Amino acid sequence: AAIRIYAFGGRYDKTSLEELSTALLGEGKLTPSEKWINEMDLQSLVKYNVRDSKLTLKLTQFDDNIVLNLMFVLMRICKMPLFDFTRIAVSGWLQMWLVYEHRKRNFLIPRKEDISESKGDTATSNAIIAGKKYQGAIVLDPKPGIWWDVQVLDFASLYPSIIKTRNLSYETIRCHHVECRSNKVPEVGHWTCTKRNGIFAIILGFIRDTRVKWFKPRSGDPSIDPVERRNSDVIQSSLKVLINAGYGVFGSVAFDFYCLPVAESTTAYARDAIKSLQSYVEDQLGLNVLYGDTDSVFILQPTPANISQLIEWGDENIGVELGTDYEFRYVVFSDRKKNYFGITNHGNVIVKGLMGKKSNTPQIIREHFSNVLDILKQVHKPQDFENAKNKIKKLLQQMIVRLENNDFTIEDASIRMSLSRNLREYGTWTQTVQAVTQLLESKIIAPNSIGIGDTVEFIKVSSPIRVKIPQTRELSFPPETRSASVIPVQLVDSERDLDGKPIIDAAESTFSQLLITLDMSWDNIMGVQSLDDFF
DNA sequence: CTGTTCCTGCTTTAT
DNA sequence: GTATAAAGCAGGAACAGA
Repeated sequence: AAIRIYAFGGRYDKTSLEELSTALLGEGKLTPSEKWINEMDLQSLVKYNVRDSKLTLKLTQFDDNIVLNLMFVLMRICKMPLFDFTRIAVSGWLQMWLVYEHRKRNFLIPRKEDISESKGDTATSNAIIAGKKYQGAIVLDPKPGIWWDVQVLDFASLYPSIIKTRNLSYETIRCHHVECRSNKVPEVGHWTCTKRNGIFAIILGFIRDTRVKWFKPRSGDPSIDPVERRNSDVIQSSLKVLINAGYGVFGSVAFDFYCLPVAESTTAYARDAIKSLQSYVEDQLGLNVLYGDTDSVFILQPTPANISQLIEWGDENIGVELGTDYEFRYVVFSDRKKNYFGITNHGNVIVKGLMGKKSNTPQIIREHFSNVLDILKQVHKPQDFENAKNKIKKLLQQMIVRLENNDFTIEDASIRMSLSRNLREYGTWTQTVQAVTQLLESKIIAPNSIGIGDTVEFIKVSSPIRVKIPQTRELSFPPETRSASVIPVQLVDSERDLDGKPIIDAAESTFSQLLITLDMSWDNIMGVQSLDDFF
């Protein structure tokens, strides 16, 4: 996943060979025959496999061998052979690297239980949500409304910076020196060593500084040879993978240096940082903080002088670099956290968290959602909203007419959802399970061919259909008949099954989120008059 | 037995 | 098998009224 995101820029959220090669190379696998792999004759099987191998090779060669180059850089940093690298996950890469750094310094490498016994493995903070091991980040309450001229300031790589500057590592947290006990971490009751540098703080800090001060500038410097520039870019992306995973691994039991106090202290320092930042902006500069999440604050109409003052303050008081992120022409909040949209001064649309963006929203809604945003992009001053609202109203009314007249395709209506666990572990009759069950029953997919991480695509129907659960050990449900609210796309008969009603319902909740912030209502668009219209 | 309310499991996103 | 915070839908249990 890390390779996919950094090599392909997160442009593709598909993972299968078929989808990836079609998207990137423009050629797919051989069309699967009627038969399963184990029923194919030898010749077809060979052809099928050769094609797969060629596609895989071409993918590694894509964009001037970027995938292979990325892998080689990470192998060299983490001191791993290619074979190990491709078979273990990020926590394994970091583990390899840490082990090497211990040996280089002639340090003893602790066993997992050595760390948990001496540092404790329970979180100290209260108010923990069930299922989580420790407290995480702060999200500030958004102030609902449309706000003009808003700037976002955020701490640059906050968590890694904290690990470096606060000297966080499994051996420096809760160290044995009595004198260090006063060097307290906020809120959580831990302390950090003042006498020795933590090994993780050193190497994460080294990687961070090398990336920021050397490879990052070189990757965008036009005076440097293009090949060299390209290599710098690959290296700086690789380093980013490691830096970003650096905090999370301490909270993962799969990591051999697992140490909850380290993870917990990182987030505690971060909470302290964003709270101080907010109060400095509000109390010292007298500006309005509209929202913030983890490492950022959205400030209403700051002056350039305010910004430079803030950057200086962050450097002196938190020890972490503050930078300007988005500069919004206007930004719109509801009362929901992690939910907003805005237009930047460059005219880019930024949407976060809104349903219209989520992959489990039907295509046709997502398309209209993006058209609505294009209309909002044309708004340059408050008076422009009038015109934009009329356009939005017309656009949505056209969509509703299409849905009511069943004038749409399976692709327009389908939803793609992934399985978060193996089939057997599902206790509830969820829509994903309903769809998979139908695929198994109709033998469209082979038994044991689908599991964790795989996706199914289906449409919703408003009148439930009957499904016979096949007798298979793959499912935890008894072989009986159950009703389902979805049909997998492979089994949809467009004449019979396409149904506009569930989509109109989904459209209502998707667009209401947006319309309310613009002082419009879904009912009004649907032609229902509200009491307000009479006054 | 039927309709409503509330709780929780599941999925996806933001950072 | 990096982490937590948060939104929202849908299933299903609990409850209310017939």
